[in-house]
Amino acid sequence: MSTSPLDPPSGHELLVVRPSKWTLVVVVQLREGTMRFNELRRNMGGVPQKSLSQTLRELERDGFVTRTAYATIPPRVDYDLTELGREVLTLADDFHRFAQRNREAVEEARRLFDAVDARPSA
Amino acid sequence: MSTSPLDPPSGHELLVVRPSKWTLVVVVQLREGTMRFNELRRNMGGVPQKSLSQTLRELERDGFVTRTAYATIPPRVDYDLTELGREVLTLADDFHRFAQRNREAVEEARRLFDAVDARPSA
DNA sequence: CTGTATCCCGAGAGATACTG
DNA sequence: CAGTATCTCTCGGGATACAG
Repeated sequence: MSTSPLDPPSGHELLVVRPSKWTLVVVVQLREGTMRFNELRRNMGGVPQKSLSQTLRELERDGFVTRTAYATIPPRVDYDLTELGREVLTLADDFHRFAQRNREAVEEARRLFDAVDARPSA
Repeated sequence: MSTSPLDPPSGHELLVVRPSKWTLVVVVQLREGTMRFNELRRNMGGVPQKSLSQTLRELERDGFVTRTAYATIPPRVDYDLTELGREVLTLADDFHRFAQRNREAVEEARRLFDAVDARPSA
């Protein structure tokens, strides 16, 4: 494997993991600090429980998020970003900012492209 | 829609588009400048033609890539990054660099997690 | 409250064959 | 060379039901 600076991103090693639909959303949600499961869930619109717990488990497994469970009744689990997770957050922020800045430009490009290209009927 | 700085990324507006498996790979490939279809294809390992042309079309549609076709025989099509595309490239680079820096840490975290968690048999 | 276990479904990936 | 057209198949998303 070459270690040159950013040469051939064969496959998806471009990112450490292939992020799921919700991965970055979770990371951004945890910006303000500790959050509980259902708290996250509420703040993320209609995330299915399954998707959220899968996402959280992956993030925990990869060392981006900590999970702290309290053996109380009812149970309580806190999620938080690790140092590494906060680095991901800054990257996500960059993407988010870029998206916000250029949303209109992209939509305009899309309209233009579609206008020229679209040929439903002959 | 709120326009506050990076608040609730409802859904996937976090990114402008949901990138396909190959989107960022193409962008990074075009770092050095103009490239032709099969040239891209060769440099990207085993990308199916379909996936590549789909990816390229989307990138073109969204204004990240220009497509220049020459009516020669045999045909020739050049792909290149737009200004916007080069911005995406810098973002992709950041991710890539991060991935390279922390690949080992993540793999280590994964091993640790799996060692503690994995319980195939009782 | 915080999950796991199922089931279903559509989207995307990939292989293959064919066309301008 | 540069694609399009099909087909298959897997994976992830989403809904629902159940458990600790």
